[in-house]
Amino acid sequence: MKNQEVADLLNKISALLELKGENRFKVIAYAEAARRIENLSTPIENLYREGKLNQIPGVGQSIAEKIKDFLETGKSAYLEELTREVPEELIELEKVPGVGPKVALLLFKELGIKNLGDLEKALSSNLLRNLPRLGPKSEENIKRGLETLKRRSARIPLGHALPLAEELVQFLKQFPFVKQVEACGSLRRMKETIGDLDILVASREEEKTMKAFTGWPEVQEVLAVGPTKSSVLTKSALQVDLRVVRPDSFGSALQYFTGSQAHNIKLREIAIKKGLKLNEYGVFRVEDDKKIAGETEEEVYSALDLPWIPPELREDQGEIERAKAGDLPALVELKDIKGDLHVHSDWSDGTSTIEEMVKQAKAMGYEYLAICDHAQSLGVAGGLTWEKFKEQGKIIQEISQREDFHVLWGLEANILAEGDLDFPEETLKKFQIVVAGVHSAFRQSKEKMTERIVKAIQKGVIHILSHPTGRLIEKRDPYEVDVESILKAAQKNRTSMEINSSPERLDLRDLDCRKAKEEYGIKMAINTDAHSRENLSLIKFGVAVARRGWLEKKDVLNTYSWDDLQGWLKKERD
DNA sequence: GCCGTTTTCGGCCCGACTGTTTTCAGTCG
Repeated sequence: MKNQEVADLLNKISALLELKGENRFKVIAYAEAARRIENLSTPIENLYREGKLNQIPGVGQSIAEKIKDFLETGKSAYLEELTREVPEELIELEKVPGVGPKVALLLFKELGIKNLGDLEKALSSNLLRNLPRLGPKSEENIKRGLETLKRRSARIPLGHALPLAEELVQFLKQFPFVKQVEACGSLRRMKETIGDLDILVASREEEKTMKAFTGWPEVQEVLAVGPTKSSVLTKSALQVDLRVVRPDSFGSALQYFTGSQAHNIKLREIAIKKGLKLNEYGVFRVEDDKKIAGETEEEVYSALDLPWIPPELREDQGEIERAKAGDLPALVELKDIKGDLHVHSDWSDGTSTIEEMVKQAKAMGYEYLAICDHAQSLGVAGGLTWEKFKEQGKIIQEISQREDFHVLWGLEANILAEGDLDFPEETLKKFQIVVAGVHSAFRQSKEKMTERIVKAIQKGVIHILSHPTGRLIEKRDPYEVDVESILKAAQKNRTSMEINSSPERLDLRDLDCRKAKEEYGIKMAINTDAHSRENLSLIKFGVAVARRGWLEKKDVLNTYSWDDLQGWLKKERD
């Protein structure tokens, strides 16, 4: 998938144009095109081949030419032309908080600074304070920026950020002058990774709030404190920004602070067309500056003649247009989930017994649970032989009766290197549910990997393809695979795609979920792949992915009642 | 450079904060 490479190229061009001091709307145009391509679920090579590059919003004649050049030659003549004027390395300098395009260029021109190493040296000799429009304070600020950059963590998985955010929200709630608290930003939109935490507080006592915040025991360093916003670094090197507004602006501030930036820009453009102005304090009539909304988010959207839009959709991916048309999806909710169709037990590599898993599922209000332990070919995970599985099946039946709960006897088969499964089809058909996925030989070529998975699906015995792309967020890239071909095969064989809820996986990802639903009508199964009873609760992260993928209740297999589920499992088999 | 149920030309989100200024530019989100 070249999409990321093309997006990187356009972002680079945008940054270089900015350094050059080009028209800022041209700069924005390249960055916007990059964002659009990053969020594309179709490989850009396909669009190029079909002559459809211009159909990507934000891509016009000129940018299409640049993309073409890159796809055909593997490099970009335009980028090379730009780098003859401005060294590409300067983009790295802008990563330092406090250094933007103007300062980066100044540092280069005046002091020959091209990279972080050069900058560090210049800082230690106090060379920056004598530059035009800089002084000792700017120098100090950049020095601190460099330190922060070194220590600040990269984007972290949502699953790690969420507990920390909840802890901070609880901490702030204990203060009487704090009227409302909410975590915003990408966390509220439930993006798979989080860059920093954005916390919004409604209070009439800003100063006290700031003091309370910077006194949070997790704070390692205070980066900035102002009357309405401040930033700190936590002990885990995560940046947290706090914003305080008056209670009558809480809704508009919530809207503003949740983003995404692209979503906000679209809303503000709509406001302008209506003779209104939208900012974090409210919606105002331009003619007399009268505030017409701001206390709640619903009110803000309503002032723009829009229904409230769920945070998970706020990515400027068509949600505003659909909202305008009154056609937003009714997103699936946690309470719709009636069971988990892929969990392990201590029969293979899980740590809880079948009984413990079942009791936990019952406590969560589920109607059913599928025990899907590994099979023999996965030795490292204690995979079971057919004999063992038969034994397990009897026990599952017993527990099911004893607990008066629907426990499905299943397995997670391994899709072997050549596309075969652990057991012959006739054996697999004896299980009530067959989940299957790739667990080895990740480094095959894209063609081989695609062929392998398609072949497995075509056997017609797989109900659910587990963690379909094999990625581990921020750790292991998805294996090279043509998702379109897999979705096509899944559609034909009526195989469900898993949304694996483990915060490390979240696989299938949001964009592909939407594609699977809209272009192929495929049902998804939101599973935890839990290896312990505690991890059954991770289902909320899978639900978040489904919501970000625009899925409704009817699109999700495990929202089915027990009867409907049984029907589906049988039908898929026939 | 892109885009158009007001436009093929003239727009393109909005505000906080800081430092170096003599009224604002730069950075950030």
